Amino acid sequence: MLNQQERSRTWLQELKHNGYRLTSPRKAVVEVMANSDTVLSPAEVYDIGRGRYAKLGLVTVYRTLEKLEAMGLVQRVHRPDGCEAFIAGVEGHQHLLICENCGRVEYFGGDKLDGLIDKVQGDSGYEIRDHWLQFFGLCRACQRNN
Amino acid sequence: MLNQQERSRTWLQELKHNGYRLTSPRKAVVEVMANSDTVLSPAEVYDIGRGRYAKLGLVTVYRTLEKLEAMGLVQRVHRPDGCEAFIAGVEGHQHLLICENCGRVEYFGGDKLDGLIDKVQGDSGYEIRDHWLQFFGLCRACQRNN
DNA sequence: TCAATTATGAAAACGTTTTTCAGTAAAGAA
DNA sequence: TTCTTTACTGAAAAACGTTTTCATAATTGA
Ligand SMILES: [Mn+2]
Ligand SMILES: [Mn+2]
Ligand SMILES: [Zn+2]
Ligand SMILES: [Zn+2]
Repeated sequence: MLNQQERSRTWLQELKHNGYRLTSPRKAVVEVMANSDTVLSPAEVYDIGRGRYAKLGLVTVYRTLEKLEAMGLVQRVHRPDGCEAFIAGVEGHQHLLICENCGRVEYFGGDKLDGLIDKVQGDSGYEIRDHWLQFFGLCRACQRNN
Repeated sequence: MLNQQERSRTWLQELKHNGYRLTSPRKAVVEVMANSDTVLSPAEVYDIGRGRYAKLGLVTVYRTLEKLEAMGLVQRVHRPDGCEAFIAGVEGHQHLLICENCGRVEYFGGDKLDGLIDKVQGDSGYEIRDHWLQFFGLCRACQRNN
């Protein structure tokens, strides 16, 4: 796993690679997302990002998140109360473990769903093409403070 | 599993039980939701519901869905493109299999996640309290038509 | 340095959901 | 059945998050 500063640099290179210009507002959004291990809404990215670039506009936050999502660098996180939060993504197929209290996210793999998928496919007649698996709970810090 | 007419009747009784009045707009919303096996947005419930009760208002659709959700009779369905769709719920812990094309939903159980949950819990230090498992694909009808 | 072009943020527009409110209707009592 | 209470309704307005528009500013490569 890259550390956070490396991640920022990589993302900026990646943006450049895709023909996008490297601007101050974009750098601010990239740094916020690349340095966060909790899910953030566009409004939260905006609030934090203005600490790095005071003139940042909310519109640019939306536009930059959209690009980062399209490039697979951030992903949208779905939670019971809504689906408007973003987190730095990881390569390949992974699953999320999300703290219900603070939004801190970890990734895990190792699901063994093939057998279940085959069974459900057979029972239902559906052709299963994708799956979501997410765990919710309390991170270590939030276990202590709640 | 109850059939759909029975489900409507049960839901209306349940509403009455909880101290709510049985009104024509509520009956319309209940019938729409109880008779549908596909996810429906509030606007879709409204459109279909007006076929049963022409004066139905969209506001009442929202208000009734809210009550049905609180009573556990319908549940919100999360999909990659949004989380504003509702489906009739089932008792107990179940998982959804959703047609990406038409929104038809089936339920399945039988996940064996305990081992994985223990492992992820140990690795991460999180206390895992809940999980989501959803499958996406194409229902039988949509396999033929796509 | 310059010109071409992309990117920006303020403001307006948008679609969805929630609130407000005056009128309506359900339900229980008489 | 009629009456009375009170919950419920839908239209309109407000609020909300997101997207579009557009004139200006900044990045980039020449
Ligand atoms: Mn998986
Ligand atoms: Mn389960
Ligand atoms: Zn936490
Ligand atoms: Zn289908």
